[in-house]
Amino acid sequence: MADRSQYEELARQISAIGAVKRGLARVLPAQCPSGSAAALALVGRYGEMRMSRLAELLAVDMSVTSRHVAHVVDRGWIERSPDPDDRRSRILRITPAGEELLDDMARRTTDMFARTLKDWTDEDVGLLNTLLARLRDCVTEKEVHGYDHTNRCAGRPRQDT
Amino acid sequence: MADRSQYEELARQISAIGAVKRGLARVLPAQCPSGSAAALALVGRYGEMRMSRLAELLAVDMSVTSRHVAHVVDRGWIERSPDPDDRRSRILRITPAGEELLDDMARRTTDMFARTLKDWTDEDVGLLNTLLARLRDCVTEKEVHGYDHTNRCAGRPRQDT
DNA sequence: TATTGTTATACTCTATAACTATA
DNA sequence: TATAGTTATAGAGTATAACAATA
Repeated sequence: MADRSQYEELARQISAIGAVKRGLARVLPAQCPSGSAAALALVGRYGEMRMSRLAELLAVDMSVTSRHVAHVVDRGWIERSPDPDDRRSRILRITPAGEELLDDMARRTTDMFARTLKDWTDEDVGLLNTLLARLRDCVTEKEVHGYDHTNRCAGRPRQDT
Repeated sequence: MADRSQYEELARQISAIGAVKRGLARVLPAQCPSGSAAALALVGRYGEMRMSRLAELLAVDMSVTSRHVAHVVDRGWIERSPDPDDRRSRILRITPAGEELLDDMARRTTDMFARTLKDWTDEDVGLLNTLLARLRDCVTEKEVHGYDHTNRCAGRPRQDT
């Protein structure tokens, strides 16, 4: 358990991370705002999935997911077909045009980071990724399932100090 | 310099951190939305400052800062007095009521983290804080001072294409 | 002329609630 | 009845631009 002042600092860091997020959004093409880009990236990377799964990965409400998906479907980057196993559901799949756009966006964002994080090592970036994944997992698990999940935080096997 | 796939992963982590941010926002009192809370916290912890300094610490445009500050000033949590040294500027200072609210909010957010990050060590949290501060610093420095502005078309927030 | 700060406007992201269709 | 997904609506956060006052 960390000191309270560390938690206060973490709250400030989280609330200030928006600046980085906006830096990332600025390098995206105008036709694909960051919410749509996130949806496209997840469908592109994890493969075909249903709306509910995507909403879970995006960590937003399904109504929000629905809007983002509608945007990318309208532009032909994702294909939304009925699920034969459950006709209430729809299967999302990236299209060739979507793959092309996704590659382009990945190139832009990695270029941005390669430029701005020039002096970070691979380990630095990897560590930050791990900690962020673990943070999100802990906070969202707690929100959903209530109170005692002390041993469920993912991201890496804990080493007892 | 890190591997490109690490950068792609970082982009996804950053875009998903909103879930944590919203978890934080949910524990705040309804009268004080997260933008105002951030402004109050910075003035409360760093002491009196001018609008421009607060905008820098918040990492948002001064117009946005102005709105958040107006909100907290209206509610008597921050006092906004003219700067005798430069009458264009205004000095922000937290009020006793603001201190009280800030203490309450700090208690709520640290309680939330103490509950959800129960198995994180002080070093874990400290390391994440350090990496986040460094990340923000690198990204925002580049935006302002960096050499490559080819993607920063003036007057337009995004690239086309 | 340049800088500090405010206001008007517009856009993105988000959740809640009401709704449709299917299980 | 319950669940998957859509749409309407409302609220928060943000940036740009036009503006006022002062340096």
